[in-house]
Amino acid sequence: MSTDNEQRMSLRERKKAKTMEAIQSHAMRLFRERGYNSTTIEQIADAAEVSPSTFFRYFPTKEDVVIKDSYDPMLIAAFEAQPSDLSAIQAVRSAMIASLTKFSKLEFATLRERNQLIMAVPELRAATMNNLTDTMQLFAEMLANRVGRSKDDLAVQTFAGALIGISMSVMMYYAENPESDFIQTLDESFAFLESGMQL
Amino acid sequence: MSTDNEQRMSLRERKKAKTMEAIQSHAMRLFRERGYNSTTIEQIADAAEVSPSTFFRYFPTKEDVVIKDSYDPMLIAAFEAQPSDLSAIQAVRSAMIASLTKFSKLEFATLRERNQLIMAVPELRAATMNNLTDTMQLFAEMLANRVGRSKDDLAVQTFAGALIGISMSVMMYYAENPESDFIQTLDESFAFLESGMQL
Amino acid sequence: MSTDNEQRMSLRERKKAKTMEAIQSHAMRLFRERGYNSTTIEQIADAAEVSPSTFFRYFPTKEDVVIKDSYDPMLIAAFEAQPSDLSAIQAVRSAMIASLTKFSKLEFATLRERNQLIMAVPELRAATMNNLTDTMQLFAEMLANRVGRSKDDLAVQTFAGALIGISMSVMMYYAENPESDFIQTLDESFAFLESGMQL
Amino acid sequence: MSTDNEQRMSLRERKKAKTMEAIQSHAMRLFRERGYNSTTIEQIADAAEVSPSTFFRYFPTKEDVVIKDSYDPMLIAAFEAQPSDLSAIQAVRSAMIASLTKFSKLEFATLRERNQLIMAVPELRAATMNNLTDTMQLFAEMLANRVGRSKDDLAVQTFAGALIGISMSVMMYYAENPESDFIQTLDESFAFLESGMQL
DNA sequence: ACTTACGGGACTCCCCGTTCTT
DNA sequence: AAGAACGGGGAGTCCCGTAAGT
Repeated sequence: MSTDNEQRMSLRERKKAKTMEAIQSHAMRLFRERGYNSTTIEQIADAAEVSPSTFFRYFPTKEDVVIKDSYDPMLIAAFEAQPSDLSAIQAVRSAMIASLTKFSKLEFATLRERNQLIMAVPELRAATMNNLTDTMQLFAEMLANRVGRSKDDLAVQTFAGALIGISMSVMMYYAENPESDFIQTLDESFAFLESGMQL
Repeated sequence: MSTDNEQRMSLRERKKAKTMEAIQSHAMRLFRERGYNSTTIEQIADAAEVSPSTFFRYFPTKEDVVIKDSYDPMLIAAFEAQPSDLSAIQAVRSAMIASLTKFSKLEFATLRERNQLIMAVPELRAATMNNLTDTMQLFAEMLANRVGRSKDDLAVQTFAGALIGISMSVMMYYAENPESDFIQTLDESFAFLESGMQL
Repeated sequence: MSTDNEQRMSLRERKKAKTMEAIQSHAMRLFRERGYNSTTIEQIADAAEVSPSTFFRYFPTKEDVVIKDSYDPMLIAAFEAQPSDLSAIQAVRSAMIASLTKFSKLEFATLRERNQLIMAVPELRAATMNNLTDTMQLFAEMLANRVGRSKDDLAVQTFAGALIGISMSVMMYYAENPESDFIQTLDESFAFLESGMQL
Repeated sequence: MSTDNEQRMSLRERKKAKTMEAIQSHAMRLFRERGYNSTTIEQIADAAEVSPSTFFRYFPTKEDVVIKDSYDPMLIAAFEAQPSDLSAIQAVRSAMIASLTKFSKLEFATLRERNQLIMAVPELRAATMNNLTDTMQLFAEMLANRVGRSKDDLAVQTFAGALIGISMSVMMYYAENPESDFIQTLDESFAFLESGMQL
């Protein structure tokens, strides 16, 4: 997900992106070094050489420094690119794998660290879980579009809920087994759902 | 120090329960009247005629006034009472219905209002979603016991995740459609899962 | 630099006046709808379709949107037009009535609403009361001129103080009794002062 | 106004009084040394060896450190002690003089300094003027009681307004003429009111 | 044991000065 | 050159945990 579109940005925008990036990386470093709750916004701001107010202009809450991601839009694009002869589950499964495969090794390492931090800190976990409710609505819309039903249809909602629930479980599994292969685990989980979930 | 007799204990406990109940009901009233974020702990404490510190003795955080529930233990009991010839999904489904059916009309009304408040207030929703991760582990353990696998088994985890995800979706559905029948909706959702989730 | 022609100037000025008017009316609407303190400058700026900085160019502070008025110059003119055989009190009284009578029904309605808002919001009331100290100095100067004394003369200052105090009380009275006739109330108050204030 | 009732105060209360006094005196010193607006709450808190939160627990706003006074209750007491054969104006005048006479030289010096600071700093002046509207209502009540009218009676309100206005003018006069005798100035002003304010 | 005081961190908003853009 | 965006920083509110007093 390297952003090579840094050319056509006005000076201002480049500066902004740089500031955001500085805040985020310093924050993650400090969290790693001394823990999430023990790191204050003031310390992050100091490290990134901005004022606390500026921190809040970029991230409404402390949690957002960790949580904010741009995964959803990627996923949507991948899902909509799936051939229409796939079943709903197959399409989701394939879209997820496809969008995850795009990450570089380094990006994956960052992602793993972030995932562990999130699962370890209650506030972050809560915020992430909450985010997932939005993602769930997104899934519902995508699915509804694909199968030609309303997004408020109970079956569609249930389906979306199951997908999210499974994603949660995989994230937790990955946090506990950092050596495991995230993509493969995810793939297996969806295969299990597809096969009828017989325990 | 002294173990005293049981009557005195129960007197005390009854008093405690009453205080807790007072705090909770005043809090809910205030939340309804002026919103969750605009209600301060001090206001709740005042209304319930206790000191703020007492509030914190009963509820570690403001969120807990709303979130705290005792549903999990009931669910476990119901699940373990299910006949062993049912499939995993069937057992969960049947246990949920059974434990929900025990609620009175009035309890259901309270539950509905709580559910709506939770879904409307980001902080509460986040806290609830987070709680669900614990419930998820609980599910995993129950299921693992029943089918004789480890609770860290990916399939078990995936299964638990799906259950939780579906519960989330049903809670959201109920918040948006308060006139719907919660139990029936839940039942339908699980039936859908059981039937292989073909959209 | 260039003095240009007058039309262009007036075009600009008309635009400015329009912007100012837009900010002010949107602000008042928002204050009414959601309260003074809960309305942020950003919201006002958004509603009036200008940037926050533009807001500040027109009104140095948030309070000024409400406070700013152009009553003082009118009052001075009216006072100086009073025949010289009137006593000081009579001249003030007559000048106030005369300048107020110029307002239209609609202007009066606006004025009433503004007055109520000011009295209801501590910050606004404070700012207004503070403004009155300037008006007080103005009164003192006008009076000093008329009676041929220094404006720092204690009697002159005391006189001006009493006038301002009475104005304050009438404003408060009007806020509490919005159905009353402002001009008449003011007139009565001054009549009371003139007659020696015997309670 | 020496508070010799420091005996029957629990340890806690004495501590509180001491903290409050410390904050206030350090604040006034800093204001004197570097100006009101250039002194931050953090600096005051540091100097008084408390946390900023503690500052706000004692004084809701920065202004209050300067503004807060206990003059009103004294005045009421003095007013109610006035013989009933005095006219309203006479009673007020006499009560004011009486309560001011109780101040020691040193207390007067402090008062003078405070008065100058207030008049010099717009925010403080505004806050004080605003406070006066409350005092005005208090006056109205006292007067209403004494003459057996309603406190919402226009004449009563007007009277109270005039008194407040005159107080304002005397405060301003005193700020500009610090060498003048405050009590005597006040007395003269009221005498002028009593005599019909003929300029 | 129960309350009150305190500390300190998150967060919001205001307002201003400077920098960048058009 | 005018106007918008951006950043700094202080005031103020609330939460919630700890310590001190009763």
